[in-house]
Parts: sequence; C-alpha cells; structure tokens
Amino acid sequence: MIRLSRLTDYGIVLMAHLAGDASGATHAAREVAEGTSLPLPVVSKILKTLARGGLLVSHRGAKGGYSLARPAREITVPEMIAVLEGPIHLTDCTLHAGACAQESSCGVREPWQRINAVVQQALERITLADLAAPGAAGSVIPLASLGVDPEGIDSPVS
Amino acid sequence: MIRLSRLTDYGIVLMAHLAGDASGATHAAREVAEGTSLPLPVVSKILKTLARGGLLVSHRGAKGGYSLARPAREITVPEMIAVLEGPIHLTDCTLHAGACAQESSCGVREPWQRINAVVQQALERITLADLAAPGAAGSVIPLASLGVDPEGIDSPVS
DNA sequence: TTTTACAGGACCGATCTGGTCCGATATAGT
DNA sequence: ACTATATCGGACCAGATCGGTCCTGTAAAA
Repeated sequence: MIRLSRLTDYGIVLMAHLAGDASGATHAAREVAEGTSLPLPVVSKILKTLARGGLLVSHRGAKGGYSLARPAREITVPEMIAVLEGPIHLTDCTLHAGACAQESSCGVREPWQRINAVVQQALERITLADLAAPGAAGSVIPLASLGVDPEGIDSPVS
Repeated sequence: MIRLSRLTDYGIVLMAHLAGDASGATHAAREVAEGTSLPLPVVSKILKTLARGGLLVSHRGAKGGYSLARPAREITVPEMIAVLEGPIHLTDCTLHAGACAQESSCGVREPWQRINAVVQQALERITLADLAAPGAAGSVIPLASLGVDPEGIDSPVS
C-alpha cells in the first residue's frame, strides 16, 4: 500500500517527541518510552538506529540519553525514512538495472524513476519541525510549497 | 522503503503493455505473459485482480482475453495501486484512528494525513498513457504539472 | 462437443517485520 | 575505586506478509 513500516512510523514519532522539548537536553530511552506510551525495548531499538544513522547523538552512562544531532528544522522526513528503512525507491527496478528482463520494451522503468523523485522531493520539503509542532492542527505543513492547492486535497483531480 | 510490492509493479507493467497496443483488441493472458517475459501464472493472477478491480474487462472462452476498461488516459497510477494492493496510506494511523495510544500528545497524525494526500495527488496526475508511451524517454511525464522543476530532480532541495 | 481461456480459490515456501532479551561498555555520582 | 545507570551491539524468535504455483469450475467460440 505504499506504506512505510510501523517501526519507521514509530521512529518519526520519537523524533517528533524529542524535537518537541527543544531544550537540547538529553532524554533517556525510558523517558521517551513513557512519554510516547511505546514499549521500552522498541523505543530503545529505534533510538539506537537513529543514533547510528546520525540523526541523534547519544550519551552513554548515568544521565545519558539521546538528543537531536541537528535542529529540527534541518531534519527532513525522507532523511529519517532513509535511516530507518533505507533509501526511498518505489520499485525494484528504480534501484538497480537489469532486474527486469525487458527494460528495452517496457518503457515503464524510466517514468518510475521520475515518479520516485517526485515523491522524494515532495517529502523533502517537510521537516521534523513541521511534525513537532505542539498544538498541531491547522497549517503545520506548508502545502503551498509542495505545489499542491490545499483546497484540492479532498476533491478529485480534474 | 516506501515501496510498492513487486506484484503491483508487475501489474502496472502489464497495464502499460495492454495500453501499448491501443487497438482495443483483447489480449489473452498467455500473450501478455510472452510479451512481457513474465511467468504465465503470475500474469494470470494479476490480470484477474485488475479485472475484478474494474480496470480491465475480461472476455471468457475461446478468443477471450483482457482489454482496458477505459482509455489509458483516464486510468491513473494510484487507481492501479489501489486495486492491486489497497488504498494508499503511508502509516497505520492515517487509516484508522485509535491505533496510536496518544493521539492527543503526538501531533504527528494530522500532518501525516496531509503528507499522504500530497503523495496521492502527485501520483494522481500520472496516467497509464504516460507510462505506455512506446519509445519512452524524455518528457513522458509532465513533471511541470506536478509542481516540480525538472531541473531540480538531481540536485538537492535548497 | 471440443477447445480455449478466464474465475476463484487453496496452497506453500521464503522472506521480512515486529518485538524481546542479553552481555559488554561507558559515564556520573558517591 | 565502586556502584548505579544507560547506551551499544547483536542474537533471537514468532508471526505476518509476499511471491509464486496449481487445480477445479465455467463461459464462449469453432
């Protein structure tokens, strides 16, 4: 369903949670787990992945924990996705050539590359800061900058 | 990886193959399988799904086969995806509320709904006809209409 | 009536995902 | 120095999903 895995979903929620504080202080995994009502082992695992991917910095030992490696405004959605589950590519053939037996006759491969890029770019304009907005609701995401008319969201494309 | 399943990928290739002829004639599963170099059982299974979803019309019996239910220009990518693997929703919580324990505090849910819509809309502007272009290459997909500058595809977003 | 070809399943193996747990290591405080 | 805390890195497992095959029934054409 063009979906991302639940772990990735959780990961972004965790990132948003950390960005929500924004005091720059470190937060232990346990603390984040309680704050998000997610099981500690899962949270721990995901935070480790995010730290290894360079989106979080970790501090070991007592009073240790995680904090954002960069300001929330500079961390994009596809970046998080890439760290959590690899680079975005809708189909196999967008990644490596030769997977399809008849690249010559199919003519679909090249268009997919572009579609892929379009999705990637659309997501790239959304930063963690957009997701971490406390009250949420309303114009959190600058839809206009995505080249999409907000009014048209619910209506079919002509 | 924000990917769609291989079956879906195949399905779109098959649709493109059928759209490539455009004489409106019916094509048997075997014929399509040979034309795309894909195993017959797989092709058969996918074509059945597409027919059940209303994107293809089937003709049984001798000289039977499949043909497009509508002109290629009127069949969009998300439509095909929806038939092949259900509606597009990036995360669980975009589909049904209550899956997340703390919808109040997380503030991520609502933004995701919008992101989802953005991706959906971006894909909706691409029709089967765009994918079926014979020679392919070049400006098959009207990137301009997607609100994306073609020159920026390979360069990072500022 | 025979042949062709779709309809609708059941079915299975392989892979991936979600989730848990463990020992090792590094830091802060006493 | 010692202890408590908390990340690091990996192994590990059950369950779900996915890709793929096959079989029986039914409709249409020759």
